[in-house]
Amino acid sequence: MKIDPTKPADLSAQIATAIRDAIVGGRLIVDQRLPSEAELAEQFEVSRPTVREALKRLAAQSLIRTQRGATGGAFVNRLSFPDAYDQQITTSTLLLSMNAVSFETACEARYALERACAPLTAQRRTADHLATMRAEIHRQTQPGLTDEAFCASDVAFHRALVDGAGNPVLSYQLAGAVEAMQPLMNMITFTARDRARIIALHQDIANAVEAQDGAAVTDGLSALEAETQGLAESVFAARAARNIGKADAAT
Amino acid sequence: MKIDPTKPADLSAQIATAIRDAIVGGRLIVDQRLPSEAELAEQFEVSRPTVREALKRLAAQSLIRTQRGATGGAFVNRLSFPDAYDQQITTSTLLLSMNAVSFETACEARYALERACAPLTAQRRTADHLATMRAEIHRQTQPGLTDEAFCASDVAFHRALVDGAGNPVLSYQLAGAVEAMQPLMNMITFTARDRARIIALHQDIANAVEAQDGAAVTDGLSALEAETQGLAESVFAARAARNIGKADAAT
DNA sequence: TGTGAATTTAATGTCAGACAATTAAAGTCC
DNA sequence: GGACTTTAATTGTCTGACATTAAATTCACA
Repeated sequence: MKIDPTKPADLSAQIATAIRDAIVGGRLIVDQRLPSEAELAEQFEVSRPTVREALKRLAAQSLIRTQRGATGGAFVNRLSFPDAYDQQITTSTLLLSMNAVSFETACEARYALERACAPLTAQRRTADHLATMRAEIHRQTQPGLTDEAFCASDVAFHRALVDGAGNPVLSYQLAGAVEAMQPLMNMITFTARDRARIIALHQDIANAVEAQDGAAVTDGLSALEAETQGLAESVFAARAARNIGKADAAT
Repeated sequence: MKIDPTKPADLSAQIATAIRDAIVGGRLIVDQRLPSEAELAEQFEVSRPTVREALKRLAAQSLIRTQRGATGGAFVNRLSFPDAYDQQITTSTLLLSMNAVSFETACEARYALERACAPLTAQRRTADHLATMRAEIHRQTQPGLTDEAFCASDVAFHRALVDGAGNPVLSYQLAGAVEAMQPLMNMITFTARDRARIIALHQDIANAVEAQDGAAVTDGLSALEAETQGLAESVFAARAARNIGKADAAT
């Protein structure tokens, strides 16, 4: 593993890349201990702070973990599914919030992906998944629930649906799509009538999952998507009208 | 923004978290400049190297970028789609390679997600996407193509299919699922007959996309999934048999 | 007055050396 | 043999300095 001290990028970035490549390429395997910071500094011919910056970069991506003490050091970390979920969710959330992605586009992507799970969920869902879905529906009927809590329950319902497919890779991929929608959903105010319609659709979906009818689950999701898109459209239209009114009043 | 110097985690991790929360929570907006390292060190009451480690953690996640020079400093970075793609792909690849995810599970997830794009792609694909798909099919027919190049072309074909849906969020979500499969696919040796069957299925799919027949695209993907799963099964069975033979010879 | 080169300045990048904190293992005493 | 102490290795943090970069400013000169 060598680096080029003359060329463009920071030394710490080069070192981080070199070690990352070694991990991705399998030359460093899970739980293997890296050389100590002092040894790495010697190998790469840089100072220890520079090595440390490189290691922190890798730690931020959960590629390594560090332990203090006599037998401590940096170890190649097994990227766990929960870690990957978290990264996926932060990245997706930031991507949507920083790039002016329209509600419509995000919503379309989310429901398209969820429909991908429908047949598998219908086939494999356990009693547990079904119970979670029913419980969340019940929570959504509670009066006095804030919009935010309603959205959170909505996310939990959909995650149960996705997890029902019994494919961890699928669950991981969808974590971002489902959770990243929550900030966007939180911008919407749900009237009691809106909630009733959504809950009814959730019930349809839960029934279809219970009956293991994949096509019905897909249809239910499509209906829910249409409902959500319509709701968002009217909310944003009303908001735009109000802003125009304000602008007029200001002149 | 404050940190607790007595509590468990590293100071640099705490500082990174504090700044990350400020970004995710919208208190720091895109392109805004953070205080200089010296100022941050003073604010958090730590030394500059500690602040630097925190900033490197954030830089590793593309949350900030740094510039040198008089007007330099750390700036909140707009997370671009390409950056998000890259992170997504690395995370997915590592997740699969480090967690003994079966070929079957990964493959199932990938094709389920791709089928989610099928209706949208059929509806919206441009001539460009179609041309890319045809070109990759043609490349796959070239004799003397290595297995790796064949897989790479396969990935390019599928990415064109996904991008054809015209939804950047969907493309981003699927980047991981499609690309992360490549190392797994590379473990397979494709005979000429295998390739011929796959190319024929690719052609079916391209035709269905051209005809804008979403159902046919879905069916084509399902057929391709079955073909791939069958192929993998036989390859792995043969490999297992060979290993048993070796083990017997060793005793 | 305008323009281009030289200087200044403010910031990050890097280094060296030191000390503190932590932890496991080796050693020691009863 | 077990509990306690010591030791050694390693990461975490600090201080202070210098190098490098790039924009802003100054200033000479046409």
